[in-house]
Amino acid sequence: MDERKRKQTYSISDLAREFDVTTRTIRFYEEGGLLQPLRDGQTRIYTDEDRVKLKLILRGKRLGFSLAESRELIEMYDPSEGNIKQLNALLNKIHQRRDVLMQQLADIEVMRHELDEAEERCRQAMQECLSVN
Amino acid sequence: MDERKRKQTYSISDLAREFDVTTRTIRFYEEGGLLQPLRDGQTRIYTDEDRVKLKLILRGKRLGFSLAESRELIEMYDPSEGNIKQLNALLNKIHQRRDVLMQQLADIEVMRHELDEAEERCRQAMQECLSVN
DNA sequence: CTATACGTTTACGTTAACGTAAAGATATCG
DNA sequence: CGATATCTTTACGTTAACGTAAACGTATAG
Repeated sequence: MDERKRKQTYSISDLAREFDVTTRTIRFYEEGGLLQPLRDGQTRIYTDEDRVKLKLILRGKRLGFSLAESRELIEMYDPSEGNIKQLNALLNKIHQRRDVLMQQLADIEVMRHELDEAEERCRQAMQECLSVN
Repeated sequence: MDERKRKQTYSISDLAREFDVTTRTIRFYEEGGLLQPLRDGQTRIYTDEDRVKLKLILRGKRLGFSLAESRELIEMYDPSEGNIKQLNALLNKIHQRRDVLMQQLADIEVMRHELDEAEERCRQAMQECLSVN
């Protein structure tokens, strides 16, 4: 096994700075069971794995997922201890998720097109406005 | 002018049914100034224009926009009474919005890829599970 | 006539996702 | 030693986006 994997760790404010969230937010995610950092006495110690999880949570957030949903997403990445029923449930969730994503893609395409049109109307209105004066 | 444009109208529950929201939701949007239906006595009457606006609001919602943001989007579609400064502000908002959309597109692409991988891992885990029994 | 369906206003309740403040431990710098 | 920075827990506050319930008109079908 390649032991050059740097076992880097982070403080709570390291992560807060990197991802531009407050420490309160990170602790809140821990309350919800989304993160389980190590401890050095009282102080929280975050591993690279925790960092990845936080990244996942924030990406989910940008896509409009709730924390509960993000937790599900995170759990998808480690289906090691599951029985077949749980795995089937997971597959269903994955498919549902994909449907939502496809809907969002379609929405975004439509909206982008309409934003282009809105911009064009804006420009034209400005032209008219200028040529009047 | 072509007068075959049907001036169709809708009741509040017509729209509620069509878009699968409650009437409370539609009235709430009106409270926020997002819709301004006509009235027949007490009863609200919705035009095709109102219907389009509602559609915009709900699409915005699917994309994670707040109602305040959706209101801005709606206002983009009628920049008739604006002066040049307002139009410039509008253009800026449009560009901001587009940036967010591009970020969402990138997020979705990444996530779709990861969902594919998660599904694959799921399937393999199920295979192993089955071949053991 | 009355029951049923649909509309209205008013108003308090709820949930998620944090914000904010208080009060204290620990460590390091000068 | 005191100031400053960074961490902690505890706990109440806040905002958005509705839900839910009460109490009341209106009209139409049986």
